[in-house]
Amino acid sequence: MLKIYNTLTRKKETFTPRVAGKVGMYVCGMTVYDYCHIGHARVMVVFDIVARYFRYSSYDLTYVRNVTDIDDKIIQRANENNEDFTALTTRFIEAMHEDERALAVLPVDIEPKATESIADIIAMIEKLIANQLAYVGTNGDIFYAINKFKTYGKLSGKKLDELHAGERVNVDKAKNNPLDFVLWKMAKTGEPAWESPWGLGRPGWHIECSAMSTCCLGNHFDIHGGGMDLQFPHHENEIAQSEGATNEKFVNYWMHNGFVRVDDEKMSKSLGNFFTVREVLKKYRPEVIRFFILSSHYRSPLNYSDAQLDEAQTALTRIYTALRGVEMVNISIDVSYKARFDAAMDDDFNTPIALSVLFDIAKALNKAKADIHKSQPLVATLRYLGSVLGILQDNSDTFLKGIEADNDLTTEKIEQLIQDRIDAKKNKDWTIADKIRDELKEQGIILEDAPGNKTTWRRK
RNA sequence: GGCUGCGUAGCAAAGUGGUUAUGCAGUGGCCUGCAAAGCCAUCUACACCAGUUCGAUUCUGGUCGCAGCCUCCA
Repeated sequence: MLKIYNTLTRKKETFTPRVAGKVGMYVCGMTVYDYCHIGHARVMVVFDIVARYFRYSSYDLTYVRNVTDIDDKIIQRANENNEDFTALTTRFIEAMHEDERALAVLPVDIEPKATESIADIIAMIEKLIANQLAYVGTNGDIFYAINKFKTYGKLSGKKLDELHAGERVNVDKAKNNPLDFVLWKMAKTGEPAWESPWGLGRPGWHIECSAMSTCCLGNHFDIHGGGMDLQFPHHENEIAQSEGATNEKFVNYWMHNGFVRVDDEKMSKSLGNFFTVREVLKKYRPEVIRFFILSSHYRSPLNYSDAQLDEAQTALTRIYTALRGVEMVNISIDVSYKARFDAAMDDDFNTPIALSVLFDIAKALNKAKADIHKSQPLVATLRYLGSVLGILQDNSDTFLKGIEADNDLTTEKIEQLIQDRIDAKKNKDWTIADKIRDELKEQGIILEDAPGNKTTWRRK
């Protein structure tokens, strides 16, 4: 039975879908004005796992993740680049999809864009005005009157009188209450703008997600996810907007993933301590990044460092080493390992435990290698459960041998040297044999002898 | 200041009211021409102080430390 930690109640709750067998899930996506960093990769991978696990558990899932393709930063960046904002967003949406494909993140079912949802956004704002939850500010912008929404703060645990608005920023005088947030912004000259009953303008950030989620999944749906930092005010505001407009409950389960940190600080643009996905991919393989993300629980903080990535690489090497030489034929899996794996994933998607089950299988496989009847189900189980996490789908030799280095040490040459060494070994010329092995080791090639004058190799 | 959450062995990271997490690293052994890989065994833990309990790392309260949010952010 699947349990999910619900931010709304701060408890793990048994997951009960609104409609038996069906799940609607909305995740706040990226604002596309730059390349995705590892923090973004974490959201993508975490909710990719959630989606994969729902499907593996036979749910009919509709996974929606939006794209924010109009906002202050986008306009600013487009101006800096002296290009149309749509050219900018189109480019970065494509880059985002490239990163996702690289990380084996499966495509979402629906990817709504803010700029293509303007009519829905306007309709929702009109409902909020009709329900007397929104008003026109003195500058013409439309604001949400948060004190009119009785349960404001229920997600983040904040009370209105405890929120010190404007403590760190200047209070906007156009609002009735400093905490009110903008739904529709009047356009300044030269800014992208859309027609609305209130004049030319553009939507506020929060209303986009309310409109896009309810539009794709209905007024009331199962799961809404995103990064921890979106809890307040973004998701709080979404609740106020959606429930205020529809008079229905908005979301049953709120899921928030923890941050990626660098030296125990949040990875963010403003701190300048971020690493883009494509940057890290130059150094580490996609599967290693994925494994690194899965190695801690999705709600825990995840410290980014080369040492951590190196460990992920080593850990994966252990499993692929176990798989080496016993590639799979179609055979039934070992249900006891599957049961342990499922129990881990059912417990709020506990991927570290799920991975530990994979290590247990790898150990059993290492012991069972000589016996094909024992080893085959283990290989099948490892591959199958790995697929739920989006890992271990590579050919083990391909993974272990890695990418050919950018020097003259070709695969052919490596294999020639190995043959030379085998010949030397036959003559018991250990000096030559060891010399070849040492020299290859210096170039990152590890040789491993097997019985019968067979030698396998891998890249360190 | 308010609101969340965290503090686990050398490192990373789960979890539990009493019994092996797991991966890397270390130590001893097996295997090997020697290694590597693998297997077996093994050493390092639960921030601190009280309380509840037959028994707490696990529950409760407090102390200290850290992070996030309270402005845009995954």
